[in-house]
Amino acid sequence: MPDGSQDAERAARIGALYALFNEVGIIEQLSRTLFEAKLPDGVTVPHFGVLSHLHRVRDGQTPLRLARAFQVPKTSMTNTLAGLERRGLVEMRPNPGDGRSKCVWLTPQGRAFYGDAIASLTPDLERLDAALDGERLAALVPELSRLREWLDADRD
Amino acid sequence: MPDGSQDAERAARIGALYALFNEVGIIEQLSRTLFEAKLPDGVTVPHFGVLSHLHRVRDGQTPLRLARAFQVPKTSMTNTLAGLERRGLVEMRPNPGDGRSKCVWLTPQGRAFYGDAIASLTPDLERLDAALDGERLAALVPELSRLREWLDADRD
DNA sequence: CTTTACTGGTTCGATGTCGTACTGTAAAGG
DNA sequence: CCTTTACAGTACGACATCGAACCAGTAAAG
Repeated sequence: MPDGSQDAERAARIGALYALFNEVGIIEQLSRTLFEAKLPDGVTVPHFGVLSHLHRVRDGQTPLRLARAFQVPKTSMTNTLAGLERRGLVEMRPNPGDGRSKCVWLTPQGRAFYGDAIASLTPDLERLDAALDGERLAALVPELSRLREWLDADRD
Repeated sequence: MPDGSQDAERAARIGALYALFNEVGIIEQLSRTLFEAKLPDGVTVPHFGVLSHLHRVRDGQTPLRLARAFQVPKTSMTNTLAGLERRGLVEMRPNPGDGRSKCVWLTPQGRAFYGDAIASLTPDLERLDAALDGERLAALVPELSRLREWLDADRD
């Protein structure tokens, strides 16, 4: 196989990577709009994501840990947490083990809010599952996780 | 198979969809940071995306068409195009066929800029291709496109 | 030809994002 | 100890996003 052919193949794969990131960007855009249409008033996807993380993994985590989990700058997480606290959905308490740090805890209202949000989002996700075959979509997750891990490790 | 088992399977698929959107969000986040680190000064991913679209598809399109192609509100596209025009990378000319409308054309500087940007992004994408097997990543694109099309159609 | 409904685009204002610089606390090294 | 360095979190400012209202131009109805 001549070199030119290999170059062409590589160029095609690079083009596919552009397409991949492009699709990811548009899906992020569309899904954010859809999610926020279902969430009450000024609650955003980052808000929901943090509540979900605190609920599924565990609460009592520090803001910095949350920022790393979502791969956002810590200043963005500060802002997101301020919004959640303002709405009474989380509570910030000092970290007993480190005077610089804080711990983020779900309030009872936060847990109730999360349950309501899940309930109002589930019908749409069930429609999606039925329309596009959830098994096939679920199969994408491991591959995307590999990509996410590589991108994460790459940024030194 | 009892109903309870089917419910459990469905719940698992719904959970996978949450995971899917979560990965998409984080990948969007990480890739945007990486791209913008390579792009000069204040040029953002939306800027690059529009240049890329004008170059690959065709230029002379209207702002509204571009907004629909990227699934962003038209006010966001107005802002993105203003940035590109301010940098001399595109030129807005009146639409000869419709007095309300405009057409967006790449300038020579815009074409040159796009070429430079591609050149500075390619090495990273080649590393990604080598590290994670570009073929497998490319295989994700059709499935993500299906998802994108469904989300697009769903938002009435 | 006028009136009405609609559409492409922008302006404006509220809010979110995130880099820089700062404060306060902790650990490390003398 | 005390100084130095590192780190968690925040204040601030520049900028991006996007919904609502608006303007200008088009199309459709009478």
